[in-house]
This record gives sequence, C-alpha cells and structure tokens, in this order.
Amino acid sequence: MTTLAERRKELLDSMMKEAVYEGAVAVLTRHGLSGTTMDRVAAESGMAKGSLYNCFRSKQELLEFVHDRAIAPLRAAIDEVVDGPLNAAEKLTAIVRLWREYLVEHQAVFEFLINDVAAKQRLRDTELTARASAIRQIGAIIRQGIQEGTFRPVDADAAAQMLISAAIGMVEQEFATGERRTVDDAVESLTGIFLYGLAAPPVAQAASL
Amino acid sequence: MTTLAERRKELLDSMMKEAVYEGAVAVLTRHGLSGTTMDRVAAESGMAKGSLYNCFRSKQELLEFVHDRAIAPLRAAIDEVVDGPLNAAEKLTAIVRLWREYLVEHQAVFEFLINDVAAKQRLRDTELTARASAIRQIGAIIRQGIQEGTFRPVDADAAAQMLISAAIGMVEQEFATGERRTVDDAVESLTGIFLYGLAAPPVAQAASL
Amino acid sequence: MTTLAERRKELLDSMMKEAVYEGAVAVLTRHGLSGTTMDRVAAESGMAKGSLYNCFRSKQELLEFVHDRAIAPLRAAIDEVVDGPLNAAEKLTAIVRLWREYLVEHQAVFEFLINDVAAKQRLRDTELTARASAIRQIGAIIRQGIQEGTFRPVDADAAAQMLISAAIGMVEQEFATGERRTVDDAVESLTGIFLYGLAAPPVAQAASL
Amino acid sequence: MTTLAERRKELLDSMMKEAVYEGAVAVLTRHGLSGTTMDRVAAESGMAKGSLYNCFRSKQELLEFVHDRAIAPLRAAIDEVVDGPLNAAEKLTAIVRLWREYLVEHQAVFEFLINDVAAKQRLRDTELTARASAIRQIGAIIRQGIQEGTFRPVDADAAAQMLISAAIGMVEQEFATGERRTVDDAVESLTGIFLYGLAAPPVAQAASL
DNA sequence: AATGAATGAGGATTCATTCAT
DNA sequence: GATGAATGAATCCTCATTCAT
Repeated sequence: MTTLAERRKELLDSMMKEAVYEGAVAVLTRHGLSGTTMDRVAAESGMAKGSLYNCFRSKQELLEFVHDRAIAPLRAAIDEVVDGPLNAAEKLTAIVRLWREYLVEHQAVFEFLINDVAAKQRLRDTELTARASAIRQIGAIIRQGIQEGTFRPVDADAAAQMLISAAIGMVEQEFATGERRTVDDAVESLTGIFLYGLAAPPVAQAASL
Repeated sequence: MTTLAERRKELLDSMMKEAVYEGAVAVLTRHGLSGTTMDRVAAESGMAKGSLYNCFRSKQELLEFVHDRAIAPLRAAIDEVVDGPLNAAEKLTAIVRLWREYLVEHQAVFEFLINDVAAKQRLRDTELTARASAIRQIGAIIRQGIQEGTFRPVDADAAAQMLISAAIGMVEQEFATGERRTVDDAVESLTGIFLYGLAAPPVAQAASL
Repeated sequence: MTTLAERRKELLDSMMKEAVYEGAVAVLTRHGLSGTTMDRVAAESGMAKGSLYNCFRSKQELLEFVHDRAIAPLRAAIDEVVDGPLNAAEKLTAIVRLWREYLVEHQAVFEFLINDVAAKQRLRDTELTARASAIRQIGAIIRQGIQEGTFRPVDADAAAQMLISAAIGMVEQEFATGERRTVDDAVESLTGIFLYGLAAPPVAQAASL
Repeated sequence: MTTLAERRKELLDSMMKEAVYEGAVAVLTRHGLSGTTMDRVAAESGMAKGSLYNCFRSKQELLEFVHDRAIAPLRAAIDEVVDGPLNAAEKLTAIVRLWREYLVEHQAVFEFLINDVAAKQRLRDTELTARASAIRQIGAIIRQGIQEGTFRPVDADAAAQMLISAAIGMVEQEFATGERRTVDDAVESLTGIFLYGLAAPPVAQAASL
C-alpha cells in the first residue's frame, strides 16, 4: 500500500525538483549567484515560494541540489571514460575534452558551478564537488600511467589537481577575454604541455644514441 | 607651505587606510567575502562607519583598495624576478615559488584575492588583477624561453594561464584537504610537470633497453 | 474558479492599501513630507516594513498611491460639476467651492497634496495631478463661457491656472494666519474677483456724474 | 578701538556670507533643495564645512539667510513701486511685472524660493517671506485703489493673496510646460483678469443709458 | 578663527524564512 | 500539500553636527 503512495510522492517530488533545477539555472544565468533569490527561483519554477521550502530545508540546500544536479552528467561521462579501455594519456585527453565541453556549455552558471557553493559555504561532502571527484579520478589515471610506465613517477594527486585547475583556468581565460578556441585546439594545448612539458627535448640525449 | 598640512594629511590618510586594510582582512578572514559588511569593517578598524565613507566612496572602492593593497607586494616581487638575469625555466620556478609563498601566507583572504572582486564586479582594469598581470608576465617569460630555444614552441599565453591556474589550484587543494607540503616539494612538483610533462622520456627508455 | 481566490486577494490587498493610506496620512500630518519615512508609515499602519514593499515597489510608488487616493474624491466631484448643466460662471463657482472644501478638510496633508510629489519627483503623467487636471477642466469651462458670450475672450488656460493658484493661495493664507473664513465668504471673494475684476464698473461712474 | 576690529569683522563676515550665498545658490540650482548638503555648499563656497558653522548656527539658519538674501532685491524694487506716484492699477501691474521678471530670472531656485523653506520648516517670522510681504504691500495698494474709488470694495488682503498666488502659478505653469510667454503678454493676461474679471461687460447696462 | 575628519543616528531597500489559510 | 503575505534583521549609504588641531 505504502508503495503506491510512496512512488507517487517520489515521482511528484522529482518532478518538482526538476522544475526547480531549471528555474534556478535560468535565474542563475540571468541574475548571477548573488541575484538568485528564493522569490525569483520560485517564480521561474512556476511554484510558490513556500513550496520551495517544502522541498528544501533552506536556500543552501536548494543550491546544493542544483549544483549536484548540474554536475551529475559530467561525472557520469567521466566515469565512463575512467572505466573504459583507453590508456592513461588517452583517458586524460578525453577527460580534459569532457571538462572543456561541459564548461563551455554551462558558461552561464560557470562561476556558480566551479566556485562550488556547497564546498564554499560549508564544505559538506568534499567528494561531491565536480572538481574533487575529477581530481580523484584523474589521480587514479595518472597512477595507472605511472604503473604502465608511460608516465614519470610524479605526485599523482598534485598533478591531477593541476590538470583540472589548468583546464578550468583556460576556459575562464577564454570567457574573460571573449576569444573562443576550437575544442581540439584547446585540448591539445593543455594535454600537450601536461604530457610533454615546456622544456625542449634535450639534444644531448639524442646525440648520445 | 602646503608641505606641512599635506604631509600630515597624507600620513593620517595612509594610517587610516592601513587600519582599514587590517580591519578588512580580519573581517574577510573571519566572515568571508559575503559576510564582510561595512559595519563590521568599521568596527574591526576601530572607526565609525561614516569615516569609512570619508575614505572610500563605496564598499566596492574599499574592497578594491584592500585587494590592490594585498596584491602589491607579490607583484613587486614578481617584477623583480622578471627583470632579473635568470633564464626562462629559472624565472618560472622563481615565480611559482613566489606565488605559492604568497598564497600560503595570505590563506585567510585567499578566496577574496584570487577571485578578484574588482574583476568580478566590474572588471575595471583587467591588467590590475594579480592573476592577469601574472599571466602576462609568465607569457613573456615563456616566449623568452621559446626564443632561447629551451622551450618548445607552444601557445605562450595559454601555457601561462595554465601555469598560474595550476599554482592556485594546488594551494586551494592543500587548503581544502588540510595537508601542507613544503615549499620546495610543491614548487618542484609543479615546475617538474610543466617543464617536463607527465610523459616518460621515450629516449631514455630506448637507451636503457 | 479564480474568483474565489482572486476576490479574497483583492479584498485583502485593498484593505492593506487602505491601512497604508491612513497610516501614511497620519504620518504626513504629524511629521510632514520629509519626516515621512517607511518605518513610520509601517508602524502607523500596523504592519512590518517589509510588507510595505510587498505592496509598493518603492517609497515613491507608495506616496503616489497615497496622493492619488487622496485626490480621487475631489476629481470625481469636479467631474460631476463639469459634466453638469450649469453655466460657466456657476460651474466655476461650484468648482472653487469644491476645491476649498477639499483643501480645508485635508489641511493636514495639504502641502503634500498640492506640491504634487509625483509631479515633482518625475512628472509621470502630468494629467494625473489634481492641479493639472483641474486646470484642464476649468480651462474648458472658461472656453465654454467665452463661446456662450458670457466671458471675455481671454487666454482660457492661463486664466484657469490663475484661478486654481489663487484658490490654493487663499487657503494657504488662511492656514498660515490661522483665521478661518466661512466657505461662502471665501468662495464669493474669489469668484467675485475672477468674474468681475477689481476695477470699479466705469459705466456706473459715468452714469453717476 | 573696537570700532576698527568690529568693522573688520563685519566686513569679513559679510564677505563670507556673500560667498556662502553664491555657493548655496549654485548648489541649489545644480542639486535641488534635497540635494543641498552642507558639504556641497562648503565646497562650492570655497570654505571649510566648519566655517559654515561659525557663520550659521545650523543648516536651517543658513538656508534662511540665503532665502532672505535672494528675496531682498525684489522686495526693494517693490518698495520703490509702492512708495511711488502711480495709481493703484498701475502699481499692481508694475508689481506683477517685477514678480514675473524675478521668478523667471531665478527659475533655478524657484522651488526653494517660493516654497519658502523658512516658512515651511518653522514659520519663524512670516513677514520675512517674499510672498508674505508682497501680500501686505499689494493689500495696501488695493486698499488705496478702493479709497481712490477705482477699485470695488473687496477684501483687499484676500485679493492680494490671490494675485500673488496667481502670478506664481502662472510662472510655475510656464516652467512645467516649457512654453515661455513674453513679459508683456503674461503681465497683461494676469492684470487683465484681475482688474476686469472674466465676465463680459453686461450689455444691458449700456442699453439702459 | 579656520579646518575637515569623525561621528552615528537614520533612511530606503532586500530577502530568507515562517505560518495561517 | 500548496500558497504567498508577513516579518524584521541586515545591508549600504547619507549627512548634520561636533571638536581636536
């Protein structure tokens, strides 16, 4: 018996949350994080402000939901890559590409997404932020590469952090300056440096052969 | 004639601004950017709210002052490195070290400093933000390295952006997780990857066979 | 369907606005226009400051409402006279009487009403101010009189402006000096001069010689 | 001995007040009454805010001074007319002309001047306001006219009040609508009505001769 | 006497949250 | 459960007035 009612409730609840998600993203896009008020989210979601509070205990909780909800597809896509058959360098490249595409697509809520409201305000569950989980996964890939012998034995977590930071920074830069690069160009630029570094290959080594 | 009165006035003014700077940093540290109200800054600086407005036309202006004031020493130190006699790789390493030391030291206002209030709220003079100027300078150094033949011919500005983003990301990571690395370790980790990449040198492998 | 909820809402809304009107008039009376703060209006109206802003977007809008609300009965009464069957001189007299009664009755908010906040701050719709609409209507009546041949061919709008200004001035004078005249006396005094002028009739003089 | 010092002091004082007058008028013109702050007046007058308070006990007092000072020339000119040899109708016309010229010339501070700050805020000495003294003088002239037999025996003070109110109203109207009339036209329009009224001369009387 | 920095009460406005219907 | 009016603390900013120099 309860099953029926429960399912119904859950369904309604998730429909409402979906509406809230879309409304919140619209508001975030139009008014920025500081301009995102419960009033506006309610209006944009087509529901009463009070209903927002039936769904979420506080604005903080609502924003965390929106954040997680927005991040979910990216995380899923990355999971697929991570569990896939590619080698370390290819996985890294694929992930960088996913991040880049994701960031560009969500430009409007970029700041909100990247600056990780949840994390900032009371870093609840660090593992939930897109960045944190990306770092863990990338770290694992780098370790894989090191084990495979294709990567140098670096501090994998530090490298992962740098990689993701650099990816974000690159997109931020593009947004700030307004110039837009092609995906291929951007991804290559980033992975090129991370895989091969800035230093020119030492001629001496070649000569020693 | 004016010297007397002017000197006095300037002195008092700079003393007040110093007090405001310290008060603001304290508030920023304790309450975060969004918790930084004029009331709190006034109280923390030991002056009346109105006096803040005798000194700064608006909260925005006050925050810009604090930001610039906080960033100034780092910029000066980097300028010195840039204009110095080191080669490109050494300069890069030195700058990464300066950034790291600076960020760790100013941990408290980190978010505020890096997220560049000024830039966010109405990107005044983009060149004035610490990050932007660092990118320009690092870009120049990379170009220098390319010309010297010690760096590969990469997109210098993109690389600079990545480098600075990675440096910031690294410190953010440390703050978030609580683990603290030594300066040498961190700097080496970062420059190691940026200079030599993740990929294991294929030549050495070939030679070792 | 909507009727139920809508009626209720409208009723509540108009009750609130009524309360605001009365509160605002009380504050206006006690503290004058410049002493009329949102805090005081809220307190006097028996509601929270925030509720005022649920009803009116700004202080300006609230004041405009109070103004219009206060002016409405007078305008309606004048409309009735204008559309009535009286001749021009009678209409003028009737209108002057209405104005006078109205001004005396609303002495407390006199300054506020006459100095036309709305007009002053951003003359929205000039036609809405009591004075402006009175001038238009009186102008029409004077033109009617001119056509009827009972009035001299004067500049009707200028005359209307003078008439209304004089009516207001007369009441202002009474308020300032504290002496109160009877309605009949005051109206006769005003219409007497406007209809027949100050100059003694020359015909009588000629006849008396 | 004191004479010398006293004269000096008085001279300096009146020079300062002159400067304040000009500064205040400039500020009033540029920022309106509500935008007229002591800071701005001090700056515009080229003196320190503190000095303003050596000269005037309060802002109120300063504004009263400015008001009176601005009104003085008009009052003097009217005095001349009043004491002159003209007959009542001519005096009235002359005074209306003076008012009109004065109002147009001081358009910028019109509101301030006419709405009589001093009177409004605590009608100190009613006789000092331009309007009040004008009314007294015009009342005297009308009484003169009545005695001369050229005016009908009306309530002189009420008529005077109406006349001055109508004059002010006429100019206000012009300012509001933007259309500007010639002095002659405006004065004639006003005096025409006040002297001869709106009513057409009764044909019946002429016929009865 | 002149100065202008310091004061702090006061004002308009916003918004997360509650709660009666 | 849904609604949205009510709340009032919190925020930024202004400005007349004082007073130490």
